[in-house]
Amino acid sequence: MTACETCVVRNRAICSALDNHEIAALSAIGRRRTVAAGESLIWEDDDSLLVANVIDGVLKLTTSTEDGREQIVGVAYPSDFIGRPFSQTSRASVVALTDARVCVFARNDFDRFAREHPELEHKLLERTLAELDRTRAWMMLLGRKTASEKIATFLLDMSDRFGETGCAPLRRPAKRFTLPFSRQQVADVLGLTIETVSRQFTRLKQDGVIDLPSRREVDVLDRGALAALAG
Amino acid sequence: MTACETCVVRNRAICSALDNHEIAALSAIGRRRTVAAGESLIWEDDDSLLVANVIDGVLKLTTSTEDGREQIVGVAYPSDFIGRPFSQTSRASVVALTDARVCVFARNDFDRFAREHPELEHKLLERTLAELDRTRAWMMLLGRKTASEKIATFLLDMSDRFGETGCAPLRRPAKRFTLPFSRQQVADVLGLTIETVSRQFTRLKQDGVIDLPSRREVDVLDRGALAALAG
DNA sequence: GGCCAGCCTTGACGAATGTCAAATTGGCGG
DNA sequence: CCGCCAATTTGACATTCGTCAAGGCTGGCC
Repeated sequence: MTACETCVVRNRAICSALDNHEIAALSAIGRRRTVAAGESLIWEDDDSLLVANVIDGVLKLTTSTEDGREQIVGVAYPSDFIGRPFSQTSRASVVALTDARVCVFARNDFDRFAREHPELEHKLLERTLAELDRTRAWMMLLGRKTASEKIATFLLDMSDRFGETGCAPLRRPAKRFTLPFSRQQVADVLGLTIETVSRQFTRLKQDGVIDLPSRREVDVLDRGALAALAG
Repeated sequence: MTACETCVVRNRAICSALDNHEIAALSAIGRRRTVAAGESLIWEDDDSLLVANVIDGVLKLTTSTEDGREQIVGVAYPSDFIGRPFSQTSRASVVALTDARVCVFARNDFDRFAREHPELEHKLLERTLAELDRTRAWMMLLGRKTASEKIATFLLDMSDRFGETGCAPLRRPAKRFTLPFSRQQVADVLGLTIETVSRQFTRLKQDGVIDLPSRREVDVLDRGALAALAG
């Protein structure tokens, strides 16, 4: 595979740190792969064998308790990096929410390559720092927000995420979008039960804040109200 | 200041990536500072002006809502790195829990220095990845664990943290330790109220799982029971 | 077009945790 | 050693959210 030249995330993923010569070297140790919706790519507490760039699709990062409770601890979108470099084990599972395409590397190979390419490591560092910021903001939501605040925050986040895809930094929030999550998965993101999520959705609909044209679609009718609810 | 040679965290902080020549250059752009217990070093949503290494003491990283709810999103111990490099703004406040000594750098200077020293950036990347792992484990606690599981997990975490300080990687869990947190701060770490924390503590004491010799001290009497409760 | 399975919604209820208020403790300065 | 103040504990009660149990809807498939 040297589909890198035409790769849709070539300029957004960490690959953007590399020139054409370097990217050829990187592409020599990686390969493209599809992951069907529902399929796992990485298993919690397993040996960390793989890392990858997301080309297309959405994946969830989860941790679980022994008795089966699940928390979604991250969501990976196109151009995001997944997996745990520089460590024997991976502490979260990665499962595709939609059919996805990824560019995978053996962790060993990637680690070695990264250490030889400081610009790549720098991109990875910037990405990891940004992800840590996002994760900490989510801790506040999990620890201190009410169900209705959680739902409002979540919907605003989704709306921002799925804004006009044209130019990444300048995109405006989407009024209408399709959730990559089932109700149960929304619950797993927010630390709620499926029933509470469902009730909050219907209440927002009844109050005219959103419309729900189908199970996965959301239409934001009153963004101001959502923002106010998000706290 | 070139107290680096005698610095207690010289071999554990990110500085360990640097040789004596490089460390002299780094020390030229930094300075030591003390932070009194309760004093702030960095403010949420402020310009990110400072980064630092913790030499001694414990600091909390927090985010707050407008209406004053607080969530502790991280805790920094000696040798930890604090602040937000490579970003205009810092998304968490940093406040000392105990009197602390830190080695501070203007973020600009540090960013520039780091970009010129890939080994330093690599250490920072490893640290940030590890912190992200810990943070994600904490999300599971915040989103999915009960009050009693939260308290048990927290006490085990503290016990591990304050194990024999002699040799970092080989330390065993401490049976008895002094919390750097007030009850309210424990509540802010766990996403609970102070009353719930207090009740859980007394219950563990009544059940003979721990003893509470003083307000800040904890004596773990039955570690197995704690582990079982932690889930 | 109809049927089926899984997902989602709704209702009734209960338990865990938060809220508010008061009593108690313990540490510190005088 | 005493008294004071803040932190903590305890109690009574309220509320949110989770649990359990139906039932309904939707979208895919024949």
